[in-house]
Amino acid sequence: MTERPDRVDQLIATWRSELPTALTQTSELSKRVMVLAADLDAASRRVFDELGLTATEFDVLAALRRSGKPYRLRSNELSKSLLLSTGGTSNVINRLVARRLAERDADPGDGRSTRISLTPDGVALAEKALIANSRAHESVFAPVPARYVQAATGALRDVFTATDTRP
Amino acid sequence: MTERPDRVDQLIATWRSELPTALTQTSELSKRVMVLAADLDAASRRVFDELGLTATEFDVLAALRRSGKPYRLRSNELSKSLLLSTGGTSNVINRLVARRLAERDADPGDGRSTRISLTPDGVALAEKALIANSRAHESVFAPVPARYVQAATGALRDVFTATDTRP
DNA sequence: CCTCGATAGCTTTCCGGAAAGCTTTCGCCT
DNA sequence: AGGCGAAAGCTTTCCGGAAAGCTATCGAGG
Repeated sequence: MTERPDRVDQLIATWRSELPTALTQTSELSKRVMVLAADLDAASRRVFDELGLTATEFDVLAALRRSGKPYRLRSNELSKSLLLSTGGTSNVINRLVARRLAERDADPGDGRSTRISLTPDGVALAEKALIANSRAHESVFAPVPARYVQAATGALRDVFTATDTRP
Repeated sequence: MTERPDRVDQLIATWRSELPTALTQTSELSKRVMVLAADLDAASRRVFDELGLTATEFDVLAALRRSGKPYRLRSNELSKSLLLSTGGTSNVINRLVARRLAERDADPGDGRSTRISLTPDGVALAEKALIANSRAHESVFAPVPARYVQAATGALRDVFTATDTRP
């Protein structure tokens, strides 16, 4: 055991005494990632609540904004890239359209398909949400020295690199 | 840019060209953590689906198992430690009780309170789920050299250490 | 000893995304 | 040119946890 145990060390120690077979070589890394992600997610949710967005609505706005002008994607592209069901995606789009944050129109190249694009209000809200979310995540790391942030970023990049398509 | 860009590098590069103000010093770390957590979560969901459990049911079973014999906690303790609403917690407990995985009884020390404990079947399923989940997470890291896992674990520990109560 | 604000947690309603089911369209193959 | 399996996405139903609302109990303070 190194240094002063933190909450993940305490969790691992509890499992080691309660159910050692539940631990593997990568359990600590898994747990640290999941705990950190939960903290980041909680910070995100505070931002989304203030903006009146669900996490999925945010994801859709962000995906459209990231696609560049004219901020338009097919429904199918949104479902696949955001790992959503087609029905769920349609309902999220319905809500964004109702709030005039997005528009839906037919795809001239495929009669089955629809294209979703951001309205000017949608672009503005997407940008506001993205910046606010980034700031919220930055706040989570505020107490962490920059060299620790850089080291962790590099170490995780190595983890990603070792798995070509997925970690 | 180092080495061969991975999917997070591509995301960051896209944002740098689309909306640079949405990036901070910690954006890459945030994104790597969230992407990795999503992969781990997907692996978990496959395990939970096979066992007929929701993620929250799993969390409750795990929390009770982790508490050690007699695997009993108050409802309040479950809600707080798992960041659930009291209503939601009660409903999850209802389902576990209906499947005879948990039992609910009155707290002799506080008439308002109830105590939740695992049945023998609940203990068995909790252990099975915990081990399977650990294995699933281990599989996500299978392609990663042990030294990268250890480096990433250490680097994240430093991140945790820098924030006393939360990262 | 009594009052009352706070706590505990349950029931019921609400809501958002999953999923079932369906229609329309596409494109390959004969 | 027509048939048919697959694709696209919509509507509707389902489900699980959040949250509103409520009752019972606790414990501090007068």
